[in-house]
Amino acid sequence: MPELRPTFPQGDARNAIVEAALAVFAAEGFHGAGTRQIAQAAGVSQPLLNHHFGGKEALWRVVGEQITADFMAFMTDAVDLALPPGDGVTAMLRAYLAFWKARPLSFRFNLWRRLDGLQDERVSRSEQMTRPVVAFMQRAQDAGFIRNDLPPGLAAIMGGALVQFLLDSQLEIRAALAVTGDEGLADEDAIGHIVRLLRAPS
Amino acid sequence: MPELRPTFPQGDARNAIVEAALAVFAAEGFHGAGTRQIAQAAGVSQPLLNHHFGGKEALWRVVGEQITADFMAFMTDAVDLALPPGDGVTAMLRAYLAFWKARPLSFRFNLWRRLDGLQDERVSRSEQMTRPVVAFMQRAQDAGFIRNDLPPGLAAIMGGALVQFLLDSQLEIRAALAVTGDEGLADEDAIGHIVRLLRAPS
DNA sequence: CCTATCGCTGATCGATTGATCAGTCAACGC
DNA sequence: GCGTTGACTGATCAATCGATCAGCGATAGG
Repeated sequence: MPELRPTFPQGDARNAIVEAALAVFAAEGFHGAGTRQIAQAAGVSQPLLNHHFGGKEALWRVVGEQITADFMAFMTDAVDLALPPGDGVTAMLRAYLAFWKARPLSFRFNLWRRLDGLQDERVSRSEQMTRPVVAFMQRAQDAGFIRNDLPPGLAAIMGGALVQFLLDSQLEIRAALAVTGDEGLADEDAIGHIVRLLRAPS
Repeated sequence: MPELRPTFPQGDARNAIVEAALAVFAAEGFHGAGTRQIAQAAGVSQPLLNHHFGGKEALWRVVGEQITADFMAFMTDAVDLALPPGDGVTAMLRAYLAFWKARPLSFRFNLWRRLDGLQDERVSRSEQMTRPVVAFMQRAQDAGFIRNDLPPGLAAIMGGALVQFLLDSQLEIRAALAVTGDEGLADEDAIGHIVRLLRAPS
């Protein structure tokens, strides 16, 4: 009877390592982060990483999978398919924005994963994260909520692009495109404008 | 009389190194790329990198500065301030898209630079690259070309975001958001839709 | 023909990497 | 009390990193 995880002692050191690994990986990327650095941030010794996770690669994978799982659970709860298309899109975009704004480290880790990720996960994981947004926009367009002078799929991409860009400008690099003014745009306002732009004329 | 560059022999080996460095850096990032790997790709020995550029960091900087210079020159030529705002925005977005589509390695290197770049260039360089687009959109909005129900600056961000996302989906990760169909959207069509979306009602 | 110069390379440096090993210590069953 | 188990650490491993050094070979000036 094979057991997927070796022993899993349920110690809090494990969680501390994952937490520290998220912080260091988010700041430095996979190749830039060192196992000693992660261990120090977690307050443990370096061999403990290998003892619990089996290696640096495996630790990276655990961090990434936890982010993916959290995101999927959050979006599943937030998305209400019973809402009318208009409110549904707005709620979904809001949830997407709120999730990542509350987890800047996870957001940056995900940016790394698009470039620096291990070979076999570069596409699948990153793709999986944005797919709910795009799929939901697609659904709204199919329901006739999106203006009909846009080719199928473009509105979905636009919605994802705009929200993603809001995140980029607010989380990743401070003032990367600080042309919107000093304090930037409130999320609610920005999402409202995005939805109105893509909405079919009433 | 100080000379900025040590000797600068104007050999073609130098260009070969820069070219190989762009390819390897684009694929692996700064920390992921090795000087021996770059040297092998350029067909030279590894100490030659240090001889010509003084180190890995300096080589990274040279590659980045060349991309920035090429981009600035290209956009300066492509942007015609005499055009009416509508044609001007379209032409500018087209030029931006064409530049990066013709240089996928430079595009990916620039993605790296946002995360993996050396500390002092992380903001400035990346900011410098998108600023022309945003600034030009801003100008078009000031001229009354952009619909007036958008807060100042948001249209500029939207234009930049949408074009950037077109690039992402086409260059960086194949089929990252392949929801637009099999062959994707033609650039001219996509840009036309974006401009029409943001344009003031006639 | 000699030599100084310059582009360039093989060999090697110390430092740091991720991973491993032997061994300590506390907790627990008997 | 005793032995076993397992989380955990200091010390150390081979491998690789970027950088350096001495020297090769071709070329140009005298």
